[in-house]
Order: sequence, then structure tokens, then C-alpha cells
Amino acid sequence: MREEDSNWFAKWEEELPSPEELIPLSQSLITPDLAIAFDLHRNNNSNSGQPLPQTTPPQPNSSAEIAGDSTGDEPARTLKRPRLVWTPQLHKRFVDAVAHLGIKNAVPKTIMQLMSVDGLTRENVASHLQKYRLYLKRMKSGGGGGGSGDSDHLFASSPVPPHFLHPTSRQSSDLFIPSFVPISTQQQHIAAPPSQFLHRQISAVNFTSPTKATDQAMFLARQQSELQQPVFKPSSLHLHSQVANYTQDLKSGAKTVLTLFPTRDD
DNA sequence: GAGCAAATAT
DNA sequence: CATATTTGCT
Repeated sequence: MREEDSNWFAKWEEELPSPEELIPLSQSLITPDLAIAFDLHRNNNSNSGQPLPQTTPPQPNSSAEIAGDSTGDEPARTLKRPRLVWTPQLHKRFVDAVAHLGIKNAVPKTIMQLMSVDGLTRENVASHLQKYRLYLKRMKSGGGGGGSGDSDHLFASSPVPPHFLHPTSRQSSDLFIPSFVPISTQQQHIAAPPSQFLHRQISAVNFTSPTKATDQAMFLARQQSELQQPVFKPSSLHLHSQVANYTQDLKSGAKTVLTLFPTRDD
């Protein structure tokens, strides 16, 4: 075992109570809210623009075992989820998670768990991770002067941790702190669905689950505090910021797009 | 389950 | 057309 390895692990141990406490926490894999939200949309449509306060439909059944069910066919799980839109914010969360874990543990499953974004599936992360790796590879080769320009808008929007490109130096267990974020690049409008007319936004996905003060909590806390960074925000900050926007395009029938990003109701 | 490349879908 | 998802394979 190399010294570096034991080093980062040692530091890691200090922050992390135990790996066993991290795993069970991941059970917060969506769906009930998602399914409900979707079902509501398809039948209900008349408003346009207003987020709609989603009168949380009372669950008929009390025992809703989302993750541990076996026989019952949970429609939510089988239902095709809308295409996930990787917003810069969401991507940043992804990058931070990868940076936090280190290349070693940066596998789809662990990344997904660390991100704690309800609605995010392992496939989502795996697919994105695949693309991200390709992006990193491209950067190493001909990033600066190469013919390849900034074709990867998404990836370029988020700063790349230094140790991603150099596995040689220390792999800090602690995440790099992107104190400054190029606002100019971040200002650009997110890849939002072109539906200008009929698109409803319902909040069905939220970030962290308030339970233990584990590494996840700490990690997430940092993520949230970063969001408060820009300038000053006189308004009270909402901890339970929800982050999913389901935009349904009625023009084409049932075209639903899921976009995850931190919402701030202002 | 993870990684990858290619096909497919939106 | 860009990008996310799915598929087949290792």
C-alpha cells in the first residue's frame, strides 16, 4: 500500500464515521413522488407558468417500501423516466462528488449515493461519467490548442479538479474548494427545454435527506453553502430546496423532460 | 456491477 | 443537431 493511499484514507477516516453508515442512507431512491407527479401531470393541465403548489395527494397506503419491495410492481420503478437534463449545477454536484470520492471510488454507484439526488439513477450517473471521462481525455490531449474547441458546453461549465488530470500527485481526500466560479460562463442560460408556451414546473425531487450527520451531510452542506455564495442574498435561505422541474409539452402529447437543478423560489 | 463503444431516442 | 439513454459486450 502506498503512503499516499494510507494518507488520504487516514484523513478520510476522520471525517467518515464508518462506511456502513453511508450505505443504508442511499435508500432514498425516488419514485413515489415522481410517479405521482407524473400521473398528476398527464391528467391535469390548464395552468401555465405557475409552479403550482402541488397539493400532495395523500398516499392511500401507509406502508410504502420504496427500496425493499419485492413482489409488488411499483409503477414508479418500471415507468420510463423523463430524459434527465444535466444542468451545470447538477454537473457541478457530480464533479464535486467525484472529486470528493477520488478516482478510486468514483464509480457510478458511489457517486450516485454521494450526490443524494432523488431521481438520479445509477444509469444516469454511469452514462454521464462515461461522457465525462471522455471529456477529460480530450482535455489532456489537445485541450488548449487542439482543434477541439469548447464543444462540451456542459463539462466546460464546471471547473475540473487538478488531480483528475494528474493522478501522480496527491489525491486529496478533501474536495477541492472551487471558491471562485467563472460567473461569465455560468451565466449562460441552461439547456432549457424550448417549450415556451405550455410547460409546467412541478417540484418532485429534492436533494438531501435530513437524517444523519454523516459525510454525506457534510458534503451536501458544502454544496448548499456554495450555492449561497454569489453576492448577497437577503432572502431567507431554504434548506429544503427542491430541484426538479418537470416540463411537460402538451403540444407533442406527452413529452416530458426532467431537469434537476437547485431551485430557489424568489 | 463497472467500463466502453455504438446504436437509438428525444 | 446535441445529448441523454439504451444495448451488447468484456
